[in-house]
Amino acid sequence: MLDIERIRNDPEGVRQNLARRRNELYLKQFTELLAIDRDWRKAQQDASDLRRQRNAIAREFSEAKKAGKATDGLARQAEAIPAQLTELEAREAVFEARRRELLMALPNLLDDSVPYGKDDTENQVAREWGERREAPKDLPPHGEFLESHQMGDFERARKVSGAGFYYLEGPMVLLDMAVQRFAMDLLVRKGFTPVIPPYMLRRAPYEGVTDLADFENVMYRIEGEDLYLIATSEHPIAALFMGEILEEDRLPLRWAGISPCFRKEIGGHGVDQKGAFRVHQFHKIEQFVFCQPEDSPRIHEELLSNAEEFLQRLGLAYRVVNVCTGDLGVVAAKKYDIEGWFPRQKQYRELVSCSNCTDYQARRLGIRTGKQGKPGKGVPHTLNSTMVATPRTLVALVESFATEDGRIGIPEVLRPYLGGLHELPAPVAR
RNA sequence: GCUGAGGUAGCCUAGUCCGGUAAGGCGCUGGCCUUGAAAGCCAGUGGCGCAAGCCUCGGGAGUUCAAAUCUCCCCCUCAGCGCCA
Repeated sequence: MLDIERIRNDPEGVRQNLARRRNELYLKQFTELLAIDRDWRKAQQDASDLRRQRNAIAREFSEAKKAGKATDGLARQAEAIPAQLTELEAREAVFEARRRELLMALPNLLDDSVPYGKDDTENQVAREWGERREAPKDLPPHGEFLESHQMGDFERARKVSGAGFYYLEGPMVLLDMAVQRFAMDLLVRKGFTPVIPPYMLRRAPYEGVTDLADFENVMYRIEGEDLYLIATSEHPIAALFMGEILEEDRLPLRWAGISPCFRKEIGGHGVDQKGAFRVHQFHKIEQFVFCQPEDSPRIHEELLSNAEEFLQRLGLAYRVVNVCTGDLGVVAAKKYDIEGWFPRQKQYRELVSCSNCTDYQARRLGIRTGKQGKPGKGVPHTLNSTMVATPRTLVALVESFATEDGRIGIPEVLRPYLGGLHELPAPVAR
């Protein structure tokens, strides 16, 4: 949610920023918001003028009564007020509701360093790291590879749950856990606090953390309950301090979330291939930070470099892209994606998304900053970044470290988590 | 799911039966005092508004000149019971 003060003080600056998103709707909504805000304040004024009259009469009434004087005259004076007030308040409520609707619909302001572009094809490559490996000639798609080695079952997952679900089996499960544990350990060493959040959220906190369109397109809802399966642990962690005041001296707060993530994504490209790349359910280790506004650009880079370090230590080649205006979501002011190199597909594909949401989420959630028991007027910034998402990252590992004879090398840093195992499929011990 | 108790300002609490416009404490800020600090004492300390003023007692509706207080509906939390990995 945008800061209404800022909108009132610098409407043209805000409009120009919104215009960079090249979405006519936002500009229309913004124009309407300016008008509605004025109408709302006027309606508020009218209603409070009438309340002042009412209160004055009520006070006189009270005093007259205490003094034992007659109150009939006062009662007659006040007779008409409640009905008038009801009308004025109804008017005020209409404006207020629309004003809130518009405020909730408008996206975050873009950081100046976000490049202009129409869609994800125009994201700006910031840098590349690592050797782009080549896949062995006969390497099958990872789905087939996993099925043929009894490390996954996508056919039966479709039978019982539908496309986009999977059974991961055997050593792949251990690899999945190893990758997560390695990522978590790395973050803990950097001072992040591990957190297992709720996997479902109520609507109210959820509206604070995400684009309202996600309720239609992304989130699964529990039937008959006010609960949604989380699409990422970013969401429950952001909502953690809803309505609270954060102690300034204790910022920044760094969290390392671990959770499954559930996504419908019918608004996206659908589930586009067999396997474990684009799925309705996955696991993610997430970085999340609450900080003072002046620190967020620096911490944004820090989160990015944590995710890069993780990929470097696995030996996975990647590139960092600065996500352009046309591909940036509603909530972020600036976003980097890290795209891993997938040797069999011969292309970079998204593994990490690293966003600075500035004060947008915090304001929607009613989170403020304050000092030693004093409620402050400050609003913290929030940032989030993938550390690792599985099984997608496992697909990158499979494609990157597959050998000619159909085995998969295990990066050295993961071996301690796998009892020293060097490659998959492991010799079966019975 | 059932029964009961609750939701009041940054935090804790009183007020609710019996309607009259949020009391007190903690914390915080300033002042007095002190070599300094603590203690003690005094004052200030929710939101909006240029201001007069208005709003704020979980949310909404109603009764009333007037609602934290009365009526109705809803939400949430806790405790006990039930169920349960």
